[in-house]
Amino acid sequence: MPARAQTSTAVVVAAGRRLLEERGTDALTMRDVADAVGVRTPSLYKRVRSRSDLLRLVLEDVADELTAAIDTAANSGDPTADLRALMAAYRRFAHANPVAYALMYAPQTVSGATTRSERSSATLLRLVTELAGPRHTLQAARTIVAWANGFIAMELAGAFRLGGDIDQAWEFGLDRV
Amino acid sequence: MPARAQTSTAVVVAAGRRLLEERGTDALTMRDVADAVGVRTPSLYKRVRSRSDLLRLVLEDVADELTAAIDTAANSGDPTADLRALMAAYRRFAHANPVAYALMYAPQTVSGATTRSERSSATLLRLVTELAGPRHTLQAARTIVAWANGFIAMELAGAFRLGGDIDQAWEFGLDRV
DNA sequence: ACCTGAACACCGTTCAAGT
DNA sequence: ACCTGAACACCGTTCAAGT
Repeated sequence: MPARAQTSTAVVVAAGRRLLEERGTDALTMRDVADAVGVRTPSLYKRVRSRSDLLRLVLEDVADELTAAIDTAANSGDPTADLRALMAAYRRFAHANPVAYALMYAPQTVSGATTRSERSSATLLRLVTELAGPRHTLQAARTIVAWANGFIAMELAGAFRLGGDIDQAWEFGLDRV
Repeated sequence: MPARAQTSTAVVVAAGRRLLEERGTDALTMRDVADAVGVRTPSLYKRVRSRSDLLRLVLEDVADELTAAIDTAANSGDPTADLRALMAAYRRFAHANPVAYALMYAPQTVSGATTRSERSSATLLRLVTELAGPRHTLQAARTIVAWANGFIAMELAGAFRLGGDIDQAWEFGLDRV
């Protein structure tokens, strides 16, 4: 007689994502996730292979949402305006999901999660091709992404405490790049 | 009768740093550090307050070394050449200490470690002032540092697997910024 | 003053036993 | 087919007892 399922992978991942963002990576324990979905710890292993597997699934979920947010933001048809809108959406998303963002773009994190996050760069590559020409597409895109990631990472880490207007610095960099 | 000290804070930090770089953050256990310095685990707490305190001390050690490497590299007198040399030294250091670098510039890491790492930006600020003028110093410096950090972080994370010459992309970005 | 064994609370994970 | 209590190995940390 099969026992009825009390939860699902989607629910487990959602709970994991919420806990991750609320309390940080280290505080994301299997016990807390189990409590959140109303099940005992061992049952989680019917849904995910391990804690790091859960973390991977959470980051994939975040990456999918980021891709959607980016594609929605950049659809006016004007490459310049779209690029600015894309960058703004990107930064906004990182601010709304700081912990997950940090995990996604930090070296030495969960392996395998990079695959899906690459999909979110498709729109960016298209826009940059239109602006910089096909010859420098890859290098220009890398420059922009590197700058944006670095800026947001520093911003989230609170590395900008020499004062000054941070929004203004963002615009300054965006113009130059 | 006082028992002779079998180790010192400096030795503990050095062992912690080596293990961190060799095996990653998670694998840095108090037991392994204790084994490395030839002492039992509880004795470590005579040298450091906690594991996260040890991590903080390790990162401060790394930050000091980075500052020294930067200042040594940028001393030709020519601001443009010095800036390039500084960036190169910075990237080289990150490549030589990837785990520690990632930890230093990742959001939500060890609190308190940022203080010393700010010192390493003094030279950069001076060079940028000479090049960009005092009006835009802070914003220009932020743009450069953000780009460099972002580039190196993505490089270390292996995010550049669409191919292409990475050194060339570095030069491209450096020129533009 | 420092070192140590023993103990504690907590964690991820496994597994046999239940339904 | 999924759920669970019990158990295991491991971790950071504390502390009383040694020298």
